[in-house]
Amino acid sequence: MELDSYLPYLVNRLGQRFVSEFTPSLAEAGIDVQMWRALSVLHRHGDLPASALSELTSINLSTLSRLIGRMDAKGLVLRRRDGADSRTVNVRLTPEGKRATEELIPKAVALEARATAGLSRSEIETLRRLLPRLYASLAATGAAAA
Amino acid sequence: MELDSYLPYLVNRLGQRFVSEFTPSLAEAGIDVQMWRALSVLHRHGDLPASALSELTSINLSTLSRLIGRMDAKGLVLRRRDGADSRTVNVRLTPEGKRATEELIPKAVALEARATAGLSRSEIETLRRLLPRLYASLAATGAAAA
DNA sequence: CGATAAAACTTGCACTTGCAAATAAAGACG
DNA sequence: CGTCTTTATTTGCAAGTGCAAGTTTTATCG
Repeated sequence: MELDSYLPYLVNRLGQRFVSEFTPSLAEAGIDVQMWRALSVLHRHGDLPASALSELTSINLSTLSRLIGRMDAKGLVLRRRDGADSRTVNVRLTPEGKRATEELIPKAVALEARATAGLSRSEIETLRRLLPRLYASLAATGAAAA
Repeated sequence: MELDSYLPYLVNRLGQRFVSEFTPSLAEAGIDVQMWRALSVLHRHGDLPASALSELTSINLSTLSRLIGRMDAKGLVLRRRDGADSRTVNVRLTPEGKRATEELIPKAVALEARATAGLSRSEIETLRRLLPRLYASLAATGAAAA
């Protein structure tokens, strides 16, 4: 195995770098990476049950449960039991949470731009297209794909 | 920002997936993901100072310091002060650590194969080529690039 | 040389994390 | 309807994590 061309290594290393580069911007807004993940997914998808949010963010459900508690305490999200099925907890962005998210989006875009500065338009598109295919391939064949 | 085509999101999501898919194999060997990261880098690069290992694994140095302690206790690595500069701690794979790593490599390779099952040879090569360029681009322009 | 700064870890502390067990609210079934 | 399961989330607990501060060794400089 050539580590330097091993995709899981390359992917995780890059992901970690994205995180550490973005952390200062997040810190200014007083939020951490996990909160940002939840916020951006909620901003994209609207209200979501905790389980769906867990799925979309890849944050462990028990971890997420406590994260939602912290975000709720900070006024970023609202957590309430679903009317029809009260086992389900619905999570919704507060106006404050929406504002915080939208304030960060330009910085997030800038980060991506910085990372892709040396690539052509088509190379970038290739990445956008291929990465989800890897993800889907794992999800489809995974042990976790109960 | 379209989250579904936002590269930091796609990359981190995939990375997380790689981790969760590989965790069971690691568990069999009694090691965790962070240990695996350290082991695979040491296997590739040979003995390394803690700081270099931190850099190559993207594991925070203080976290790594304690991780090395745990790995040492498990007999996977040897930690000893450098002869020439005794501030430096050199980390080396023990035979046992090497064995454990090599036992896991086929499973790591299989994981990558599973992820790339639907891609052509050239698409895979494209990924191997592009991901390091993003990483380098961030490293070059980064705030962390002191 | 001796004081001062820099480098390379290590550790105290407060907080986060994930697993497994516990709760709580639907469903399924005889 | 009352039990037995399943689903959705929460919590106890035992680790793991990162920041800031501390320790030990090397460099730098006058």
